[in-house]
Amino acid sequence: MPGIDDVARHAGVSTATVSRALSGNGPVSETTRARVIQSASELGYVVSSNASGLASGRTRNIGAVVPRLDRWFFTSVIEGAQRVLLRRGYDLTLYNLNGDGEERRRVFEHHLLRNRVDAVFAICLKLSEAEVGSLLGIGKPLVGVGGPLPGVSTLRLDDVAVARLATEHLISLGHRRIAHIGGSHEFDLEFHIPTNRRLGYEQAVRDAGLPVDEALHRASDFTIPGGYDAAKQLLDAPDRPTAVFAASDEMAIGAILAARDLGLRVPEDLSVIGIDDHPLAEFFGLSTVAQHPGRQGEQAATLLLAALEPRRNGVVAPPEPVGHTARADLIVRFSTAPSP
Amino acid sequence: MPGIDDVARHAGVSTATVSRALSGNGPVSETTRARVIQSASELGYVVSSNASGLASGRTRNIGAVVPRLDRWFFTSVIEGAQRVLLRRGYDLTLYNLNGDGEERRRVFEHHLLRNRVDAVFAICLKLSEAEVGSLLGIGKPLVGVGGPLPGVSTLRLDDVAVARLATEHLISLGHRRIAHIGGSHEFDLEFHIPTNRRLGYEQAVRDAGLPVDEALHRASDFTIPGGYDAAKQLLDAPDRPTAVFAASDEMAIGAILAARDLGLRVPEDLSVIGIDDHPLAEFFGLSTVAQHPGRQGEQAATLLLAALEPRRNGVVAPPEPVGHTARADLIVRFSTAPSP
DNA sequence: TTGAAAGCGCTAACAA
DNA sequence: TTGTTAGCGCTTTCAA
Repeated sequence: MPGIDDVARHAGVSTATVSRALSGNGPVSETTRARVIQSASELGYVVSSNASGLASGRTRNIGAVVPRLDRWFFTSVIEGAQRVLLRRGYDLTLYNLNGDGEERRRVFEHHLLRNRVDAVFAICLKLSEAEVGSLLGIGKPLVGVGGPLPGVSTLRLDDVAVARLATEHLISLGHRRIAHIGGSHEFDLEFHIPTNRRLGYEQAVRDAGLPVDEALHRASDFTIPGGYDAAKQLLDAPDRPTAVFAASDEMAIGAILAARDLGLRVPEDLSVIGIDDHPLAEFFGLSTVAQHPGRQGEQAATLLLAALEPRRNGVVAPPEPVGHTARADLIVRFSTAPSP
Repeated sequence: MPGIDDVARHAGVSTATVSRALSGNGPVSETTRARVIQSASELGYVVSSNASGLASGRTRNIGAVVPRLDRWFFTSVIEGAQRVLLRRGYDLTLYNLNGDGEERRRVFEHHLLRNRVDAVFAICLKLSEAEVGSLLGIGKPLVGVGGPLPGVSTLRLDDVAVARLATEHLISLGHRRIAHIGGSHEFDLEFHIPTNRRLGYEQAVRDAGLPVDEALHRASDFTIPGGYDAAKQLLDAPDRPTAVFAASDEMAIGAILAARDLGLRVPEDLSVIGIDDHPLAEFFGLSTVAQHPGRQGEQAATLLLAALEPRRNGVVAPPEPVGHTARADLIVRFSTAPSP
């Protein structure tokens, strides 16, 4: 593998000039730059990220911390983030925290702090103050996606508003008995999402002058089977609801399948709405409030890069933590209709 | 951030001893090691991966190259691989190649070759000889998962055998008209999977003395909607099949949903079998041939580490490329029954 | 605009 | 078993 001095020799310049020409930092005449780039590509030179990182203190690598990888939302965020990172020449190193607490500690102490990454973004993860503090303490910008993170810039849905939006859509269609399939407490610990979505639902119901009926609520696990079971219970009752608002599209799809199995027609007998705009939503004709995780990932990456680049002008400007609200759009398909 | 010499001073030893004590390479007395570890943790010392990598030539980071991230199989493989890598102190850097060819070239030339990773595994990706060659050429071990890779150790399903297994299950239940929903040519380019699964299907059909009927084959895209459409066509025909073998569980689920919409009962009127053991398979009672992507990821990581570690004893032993066959198990649930 | 040279923080000979 | 020390391959002052 050719080194920087091979390129320097080949181009007839110093290694400093090669470094400047290739990194774009510092002044280089156009002709020299062209010659250097030519030499580099002829020799097949690629900088060593270790040497470069050691000398400069920047690694051009971003860490992504996720609770798990088998969920559409998380992977979509990562795909979006990687799209912009790759374009800017950054790598993305993945830390999947679905192991035990011991593993999680190891990831933080031995991996994230090992100087392998310039910055970190956490997806739907509630980091402890110590975890946040240690990252910020060594100057690693940190951004949270999909969940709250104290003292850190975040990008997230306004879950209360989104749930209101979905519920109000049902109310506007004349529904009076609207059930809610939310997330169980277990999910609340990390995400805080179930509580907020339930809150939004209850607000909308109350604002419409309707009673909040505990019997119309079921906690589930954000999966199709979970939504199916919850809906089965809800719809088997004598005084069954005419509409279901599920806190995720997958649970909503489960509800649609449950309705079918019970001989109910969607939307004639039962309206169903979810949140997400999951890839399967269209197939099932599901009305939903779309969030755009790919775009959220892009935004998170952009925030991180913005926090990283100012340094290059010596302006160490740790940006104030800002809570950005991700966009969400009501999409009406064929699973919601006027109350029978 | 404390450096290695802070630890050395604090523990009253040399930096070399700290390095040895912390990395486990080279002899250190037990008491010294304990003291060093104590000092390191007191000071909150973590090695700089850049400095360590630059000096040692190893980065303790593995690259994972995937065609996309929004598929259960790929993410499961990654989760499995990361499980073992993390345990061994390795990081995993992700390269999602779903961009254009230009981006792909950049990933190879500027990222994978940038010395950021010690080894690479490619999931369901057909790398060019140049791509394989350049990695191998700079001494990066390479392992392929889920697809063939010339000159490289791979871990993959025996797709022909798996498809035979599924088809033979249907034949053993007395089915004579068995349809196949496979993958379209587009998927064949990268995966080579559709062709082999179709081959296995046809072999099984022929071996049973049945005709291979072109009308009983549909090419689709491995998704639920795709399987649904294909099955609709297949089942709408006058002389409809009594069984469907889909090349993936998601397509099989689509077929089940199509059958329901056509008023056909599964399995009384139609048997359906897939391949994968997707998380949704159980919910739909789908019979399938399970592959275990998580385990495949673990195995791939283990292979890579095995290729990496010998060096530490100076024995540069690039292992012969070996084709490992991943395990697959027939799982009979409730979607397959004797032919009506 | 360019070059010389001093590190960046660690590892691994080599010597003791 | 431990310490000394020469790099690893770059970036970035500083001087020209």
